Amino acid sequence: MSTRRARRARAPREPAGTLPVARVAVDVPLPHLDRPFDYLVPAELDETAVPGVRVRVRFAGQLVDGFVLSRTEESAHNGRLAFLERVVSPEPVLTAEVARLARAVADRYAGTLADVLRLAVPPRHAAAEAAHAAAAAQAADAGDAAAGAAPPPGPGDLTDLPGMAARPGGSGPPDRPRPGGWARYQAGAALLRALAEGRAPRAVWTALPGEDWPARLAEAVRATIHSGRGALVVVADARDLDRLDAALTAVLGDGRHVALSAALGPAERYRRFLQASRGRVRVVIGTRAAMFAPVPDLGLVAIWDDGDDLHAEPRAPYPHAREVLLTRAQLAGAAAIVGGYLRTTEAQLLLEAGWAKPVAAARATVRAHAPLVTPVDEQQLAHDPAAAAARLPTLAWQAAREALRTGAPVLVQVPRRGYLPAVSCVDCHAPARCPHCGGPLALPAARATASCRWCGRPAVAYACPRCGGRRLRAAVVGARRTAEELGRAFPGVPVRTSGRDAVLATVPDEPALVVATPGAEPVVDGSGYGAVLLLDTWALLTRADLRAGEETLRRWLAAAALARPGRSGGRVVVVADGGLPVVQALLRWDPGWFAERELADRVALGFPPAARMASLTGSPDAVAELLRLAELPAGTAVLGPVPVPRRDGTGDAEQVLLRVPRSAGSALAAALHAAAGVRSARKARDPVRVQVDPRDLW
DNA sequence: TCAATCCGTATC
DNA sequence: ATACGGATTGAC
Repeated sequence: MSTRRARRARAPREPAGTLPVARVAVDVPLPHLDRPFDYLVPAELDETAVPGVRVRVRFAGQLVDGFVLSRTEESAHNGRLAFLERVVSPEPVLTAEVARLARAVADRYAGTLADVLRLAVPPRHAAAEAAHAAAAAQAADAGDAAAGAAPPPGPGDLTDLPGMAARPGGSGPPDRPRPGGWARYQAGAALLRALAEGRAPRAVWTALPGEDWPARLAEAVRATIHSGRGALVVVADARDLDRLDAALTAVLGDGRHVALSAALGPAERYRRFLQASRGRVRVVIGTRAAMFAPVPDLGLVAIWDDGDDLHAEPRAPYPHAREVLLTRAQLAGAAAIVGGYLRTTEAQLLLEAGWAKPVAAARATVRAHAPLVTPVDEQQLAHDPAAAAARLPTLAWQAAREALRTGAPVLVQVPRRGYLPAVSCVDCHAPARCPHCGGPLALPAARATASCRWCGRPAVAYACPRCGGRRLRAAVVGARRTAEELGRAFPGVPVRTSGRDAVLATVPDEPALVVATPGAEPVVDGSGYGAVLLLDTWALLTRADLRAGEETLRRWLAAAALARPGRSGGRVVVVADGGLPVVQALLRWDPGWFAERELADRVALGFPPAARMASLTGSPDAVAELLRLAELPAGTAVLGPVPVPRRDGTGDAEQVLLRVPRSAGSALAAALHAAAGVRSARKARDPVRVQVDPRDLW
């Protein structure tokens, strides 16, 4: 302890001459402190303490981080104001638009602004900032920009985009972007026109099978920047991001956009973030880490495959990229595109509420592009012993053989091993079901006795009802084993696998068996797969999940969309009961019909997204206390409590589900936030996790 | 009547 | 965590 340093008198500080008060969002996790606090701006920080910069302030005796939200002449606070301690960096990293969005997202999810800001603004990386500042200064010297922080490029310098150049010798305005592949969709051309004209259309886009969706999104982005605005596109994983990145480079050229993802290191992530926040690029793409990216003059937000789980943020307050982007579109007056091969129930709700318009192809167009889909009974195993060993029904075997004969690759989709530890008969492969209730049997651990996932009874002395066999094995075999078995069924044909550890982006257009887990299906360089086999579907369909049907269809459509059209010989064989609605939706390639059905079911059952739900998880006492403190909206249904396993495995916690009509959603979130505030003010140690739209429900 | 101490609450 | 205000206590 250096007494000298501690005693050194601080130079007396003067408040700035104008706007001496800074409203600061302090980075403290406590819900009851989730509001701005006012500080005096010392004169020497007058220039740098602008809205959006990171600051350090003394808060309750501690130095904490914060963001300046605004500068004002006076404070409503009655007590004495403290001075800002310092400005961490002059970089205004929190734009007004993102600050507003973050507040709205915190409110929507009963979370704190500080939590959302931690998701929205990447940690500062001083070296990246300095390098970037140097580059900007250089650019300024070259007359490229007047200030260190470059202003967003105006629409004037976007005329050199491919497809937008003025005609040679012509003096007229630049060409309007062509609708391209969007013309195949009803309202598709209108969507692009609206984007190019600076309007804010909202679309639920149901992509055609075989669609080059990155190209379509790139066209939508190009139309948007043609109107002088920026665009933001979020995809689920790195592979989709790579494809979109390539498509944007093809359409916009180099250096017009940045890609943000969690996979980037801190320096690179911050560097790219700064390119957007400084307006040096106006197009940002990325995984959900990009959903809060500062895009200058935002004109379009888009999300591809919004049904993918990866769009749900696992950190508090657990926002979903689709909800964040739609809130953003609403607040910023931007256009929105929610796209995918599947139409999610949430997207269907946007349509039925009139918030968005469908962009989908006419039935005849869909039929022209869809592969021929055939369901087969799981029990019709091929007579060929090699095919039977690979669990291939006759029809699947024939379709694959025919596709290979014509020189096309074949895609085989199998669920991930361990995805669901369901079991089946070793001898006849029939799925093993509980003799008491018909529920699926599962192996809780290797070498354990199989037991029912529904009623919990152990399946002692199990006998297969079909063949009398007494031995069980894991029904989900995994991609590698499937690949080995298929290799024996089709001797001489190369087998490639694509799964969690090694994902193939593309495969050549030549005869091969491509075994992939859902989400890892490679795209064919060329015309598409000759056949797509969807195996082990029982594992997907029997998930106890509210969204099992929708998720199954999403995975099937993603794989089947990679097949050639039926008129070019493209076949899809799905091993499932053709009478199931999910299978029907695939056969008819009608995701809209399925979404309508699903939403109607959810309305009838009072499940999300028709209702708004929240979960409270914690120790029984803590959950009960929070419930007692919360002034829940009238008519809130309280379900539970039920015991749930703790995430750290230390015994059970308790969970309560709350359900309200959608119209009471914000009131529910506000009540939970307020109650959590009372608890944190009382220094309640025992935490309760509050989750709006909890993912484990889906 | 006043200072020392305790406790609850706000945190600018 | 720390600072502050109001209540409480105990000595004169």
